[in-house]
Amino acid sequence: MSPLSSGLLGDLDPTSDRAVFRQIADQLREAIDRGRFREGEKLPSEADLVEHFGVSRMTVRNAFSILQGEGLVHAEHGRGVFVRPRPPVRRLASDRFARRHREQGKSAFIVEADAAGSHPQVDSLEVKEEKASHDISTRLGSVRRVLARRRRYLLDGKPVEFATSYLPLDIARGTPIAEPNPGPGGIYARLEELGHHLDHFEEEIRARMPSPAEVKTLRLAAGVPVIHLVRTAFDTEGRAVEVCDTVMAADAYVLSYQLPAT
Amino acid sequence: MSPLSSGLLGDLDPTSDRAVFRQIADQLREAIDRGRFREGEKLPSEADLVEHFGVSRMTVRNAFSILQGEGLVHAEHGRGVFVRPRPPVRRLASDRFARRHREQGKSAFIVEADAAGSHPQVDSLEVKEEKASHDISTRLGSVRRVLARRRRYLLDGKPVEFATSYLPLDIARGTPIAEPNPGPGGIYARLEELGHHLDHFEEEIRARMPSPAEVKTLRLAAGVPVIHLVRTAFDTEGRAVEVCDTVMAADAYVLSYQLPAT
DNA sequence: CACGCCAACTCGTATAGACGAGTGGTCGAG
DNA sequence: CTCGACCACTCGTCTATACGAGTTGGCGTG
Repeated sequence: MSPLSSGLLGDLDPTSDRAVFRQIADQLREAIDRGRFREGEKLPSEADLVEHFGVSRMTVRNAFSILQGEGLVHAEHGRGVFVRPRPPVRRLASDRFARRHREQGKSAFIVEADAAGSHPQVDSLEVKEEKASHDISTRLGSVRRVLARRRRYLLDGKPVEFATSYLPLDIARGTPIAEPNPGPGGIYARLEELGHHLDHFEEEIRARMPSPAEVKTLRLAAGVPVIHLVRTAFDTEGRAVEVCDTVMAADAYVLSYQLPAT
Repeated sequence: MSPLSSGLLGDLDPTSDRAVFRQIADQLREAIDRGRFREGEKLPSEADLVEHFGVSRMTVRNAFSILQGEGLVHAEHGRGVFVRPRPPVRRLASDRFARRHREQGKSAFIVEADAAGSHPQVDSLEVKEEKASHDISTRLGSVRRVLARRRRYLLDGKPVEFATSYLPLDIARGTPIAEPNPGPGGIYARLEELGHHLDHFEEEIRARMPSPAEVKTLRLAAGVPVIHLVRTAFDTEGRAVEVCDTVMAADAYVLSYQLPAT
């Protein structure tokens, strides 16, 4: 019924070396970039494009699958293909673990999200002792077993981050850190109370495509990478007292670091 | 000719809700994860899998396209589909701009790569004056025109990073900074000589899928995201004196930051 | 008016076939 | 032995068709 008003999209170049489905993807991409289709707006249906370009449906679908892989569009079964809206991003500043942010009763995530006017949630909380993976064991200095604290963070119902903290048992066992709710200021406040004065953190950042499990827990759209952040906390004696492994939906975050020019 | 030795892959579950091409992708993914196919090793050909599973070729190709999107495999025309080898990663430490690393004659990238035993290259060097984009102008404090220094970095022939430095004209024009080779210690050393003593840097990190142009310049495989890093350098008077916009192949980098626990 | 059903439209999955093009090995001519 | 032609195998592109399943809106019935 929507015969695809001419003008929005051009014609194919039969003399071009470029594959037809790539040419179609190029045209759609350009139209999106130029704002001819706005965020959240519905693109022409597969049938429309089949008719407009005079190609078979698989060719159109190939074009769409390119754009999906680029994270530009997403398809909804029974509804159409839409320009993917960019979710509001959460900025993580490098001073987010400064002591002055640790004085309040609520967790940093909740406080910060409330301030930004979003509705924060934390779920899949799980606290248990388990065998340390090789990587975690290495980072914590050859411990065999660890306390693992897992949780998922959501903003306005959308999962944005899944994190696991690992702590050596000799530090965490029998302390509030092993409780589901470790109390005001979080586990870093508890660590300091227990005499492990924090000296510095080390963060390692990678980006990659998500595993199927990560797609599921973070409800990721096609074409959205994850940021994998591994933070190690060191006390004043140089001992690694915690490793926090975080997987974030890359479209929801900007990380920000302040570096001295020394 | 290679009838796909049984045992490597199982059968489909016709009763499952999961689409056939997803089941095939799942089996291949698991076989790769378990090390049944090693890095760089060739997977069964499309024809092999068509025969093994008794499905049509498009179904097999759909399965492969999932794995490509995950960055697990890559196809080579005329050769086969291979498990994607993980390239050696370059670690970027947060002290990489410390003054003590600035004393040598060669650029930091070259020095560091040589030390790691790789063969570094820098190309597409371009230095010119241009109009500042809105974003760059904002970051540099409302300048209209800027000096832009573009270059691409390669390791062992593989492009890994594409970077552009932007500097206000009143700082850079007519100085060694506007020369293709700014001399020992790079532009940061020159800035300090010109009286702009560096105080700190601010880095913003995002991850996303690459644009087609980025795929081309970085020769990215399917399923490889980019890390987008924007660094702003501030002098001791609080003025932003440089913005460096960097796009990195995410499979080639680990960023590492050291944060004080303050 | 309210509700449910249905039809039309959407994307998802799968089949079967065709031709093109890049790669690598074999084999025969020189 | 060397080189080129050829062929088998590989993935790339494209067509045509079919049916399934989620969504939406309208229409008819109660």
